[in-house]
Amino acid sequence: MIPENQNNRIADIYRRLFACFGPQHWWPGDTPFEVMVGAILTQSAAWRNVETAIASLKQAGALSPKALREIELARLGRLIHSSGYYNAKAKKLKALAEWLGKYGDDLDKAFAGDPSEKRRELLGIYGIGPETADSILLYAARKPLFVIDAYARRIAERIGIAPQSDSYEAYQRLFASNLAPKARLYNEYHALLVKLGKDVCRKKPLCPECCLREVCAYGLENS
DNA sequence: ACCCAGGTGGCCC
DNA sequence: GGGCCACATGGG
Repeated sequence: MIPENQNNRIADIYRRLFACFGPQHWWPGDTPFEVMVGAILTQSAAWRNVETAIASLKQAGALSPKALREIELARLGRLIHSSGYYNAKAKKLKALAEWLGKYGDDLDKAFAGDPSEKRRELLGIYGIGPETADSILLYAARKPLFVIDAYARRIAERIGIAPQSDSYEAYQRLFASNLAPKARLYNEYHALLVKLGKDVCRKKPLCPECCLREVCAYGLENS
């Protein structure tokens, strides 16, 4: 089912990335609920700005499902101002908190059941799309759902292994079908792709001595 | 001054 | 099913 030979480029890239950078210890966050909040706040935003917003929520005692349900929308927007799209994201956080309320704010209950079924349920929540749903299921619930983000797409394109379709699901299949379905592996792989994308390629595009040279060069327009 | 960062929903065709 | 646009801050 899963190619274990050297032709498995997906698995090979993972081995190289891990050998180069080691474990990334994702997702940054003290609790599963904080991970869920971070997954929404980081939508098209720099993580630095999300950290500031989460710190504000903590400071205000608003980092719990109950508090998010009760807080005034405008005040919530002010607290998460630094993460950008703050009006939209305030509504999204409330939608998330309302959903958790159906499970008595018990994350174990909320995440119980078939992961792909749970994924469809999350996609029904306002503000949760494919990447946020998978981030929540992988990093907060430890379910083996591979997360596709802009980095995963660009890196796959750059090394010439992009799927025919540009759809989220096509990219997800590309990675998942070449890996054992382990949450620990998916966790580390996605984090390493982000590490490669933002901390390495932009600073050292050619990486001449690196075993990841072909992977790191993805951002070059005319390489 | 511009460009982008760990996307998503609402339209439109 | 795809293409476009609004949503918005902060750092390079």
